[in-house]
Amino acid sequence: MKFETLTKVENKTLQKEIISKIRDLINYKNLEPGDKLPSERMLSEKFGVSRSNLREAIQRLEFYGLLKSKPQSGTFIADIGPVAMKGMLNDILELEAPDFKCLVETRILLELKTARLAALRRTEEDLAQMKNALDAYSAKVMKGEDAVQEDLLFHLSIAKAGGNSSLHTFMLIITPGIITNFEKYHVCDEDRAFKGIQEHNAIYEAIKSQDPKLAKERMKVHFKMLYQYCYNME
Amino acid sequence: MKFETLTKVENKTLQKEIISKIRDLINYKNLEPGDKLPSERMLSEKFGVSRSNLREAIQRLEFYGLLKSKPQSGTFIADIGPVAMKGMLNDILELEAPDFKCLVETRILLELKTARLAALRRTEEDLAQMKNALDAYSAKVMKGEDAVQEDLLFHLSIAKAGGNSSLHTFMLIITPGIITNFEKYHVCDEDRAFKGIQEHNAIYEAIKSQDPKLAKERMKVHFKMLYQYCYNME
DNA sequence: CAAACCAATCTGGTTAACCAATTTAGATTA
DNA sequence: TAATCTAAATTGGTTAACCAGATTGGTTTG
Repeated sequence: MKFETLTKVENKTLQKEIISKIRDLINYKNLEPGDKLPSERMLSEKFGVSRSNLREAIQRLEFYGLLKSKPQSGTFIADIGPVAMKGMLNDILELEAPDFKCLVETRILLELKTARLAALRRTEEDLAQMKNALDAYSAKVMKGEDAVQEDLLFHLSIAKAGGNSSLHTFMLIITPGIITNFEKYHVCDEDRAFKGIQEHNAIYEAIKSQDPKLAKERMKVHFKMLYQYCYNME
Repeated sequence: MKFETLTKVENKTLQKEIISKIRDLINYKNLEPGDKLPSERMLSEKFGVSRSNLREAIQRLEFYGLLKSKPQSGTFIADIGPVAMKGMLNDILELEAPDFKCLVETRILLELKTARLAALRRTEEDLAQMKNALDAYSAKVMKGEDAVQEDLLFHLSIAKAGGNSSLHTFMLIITPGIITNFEKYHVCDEDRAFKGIQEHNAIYEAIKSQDPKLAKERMKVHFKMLYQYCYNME
């Protein structure tokens, strides 16, 4: 067999092709929840790809909850019906990488919610962690240094305090993209950072005093400039 | 070396241990953005784990945007600073699997937003896909059959029409969990399904006529029962 | 002295052989 | 005939050897 090292994008393309073939197989064979997929060896040969590439594709579909591998047994169709399976596979294949505007839009949505939830559910330990992040941010800004990381860590501590692991996970997923784009586009100047201290404090106090409406409102204020920035980019 | 086959949970635990050791390494060596991690071979030996397990852990951290592998070159620290790196690694290690309540809470948040965005951004093609999903749902309900899958596919088509790939991705991630729990707890009875047809139609019409406020409002009405169900579970 | 070159080395990715738990099918037995 | 047992085949997971591109450090060359 011809040997070829794949670049990252080529690998991603290959993975999509494999997923597409798995979709076709599921449709053609009318596989239903609980049914077993052919073995990895068989599929890799049938698709003309390496077994490791096939395994990566399967792991991706496992991440999306569509397949379930059991050691020494097989890979099985998840407990969602064929209709949902087909629809989700199509969607996954068409997904494209999020741009900065998407990320900011998503971030604002998530954070208005997590601020509210944090006010409702925060424990004393959550408060302590938020306070730590808050102080680290203040100290960095006071020294006149860039504090994008500390900024985001404070927001992550709020997401954690919200007590919803899905929302927390989603915040984690978008955070690196937010940080790099912030630094790239210099979204936060020094004035903005100083104002940020007060705004962060205000949010913290609202969450501490368990006032969900106020927490959300203050988060909205905090995002006012970012909001406009985001919606004026296009 | 002793050979051992790991169960799924053991494997997950092992992966967390590896990630934890990578975190310690990054902290101890004060690795900064752009720095190169030791090679996979070296790390796997140092940590006392197999190279494939180590690779899986690295891939996980790549998914969260913390590392970046380059073929024939090395694995590099992403362009977020050491502070954010440390904070995010700690968060990732503490993440727990979402329960049904989390999923529903997250779903409602995402869908109120995507309904609004879909009204603003939907293309004609989006509309056609939504209409297809809508008809498939109606037909299934009319036949008196369970239509949870078709229900969720309609909602996914709205998420897609929202034009925000992050939100679309997040909807895809939570959908399987929603479907299986719906079927498990029988959230949708027949009456509810019939009402669902009208509500889906109402949402579709609002999006078609590009009325974001109305779309969101009708989505909220659609979720009214689910909302209560979710908040009365505890 | 600096720039260009080249070979030895190191890298993530790939492959194929291997492992043991699981499944399965046929033989055996009650 | 049906239940039970056993051995062979099948499975996802693991390992180690291998691949070719990238890196590096020393040498040569202008």
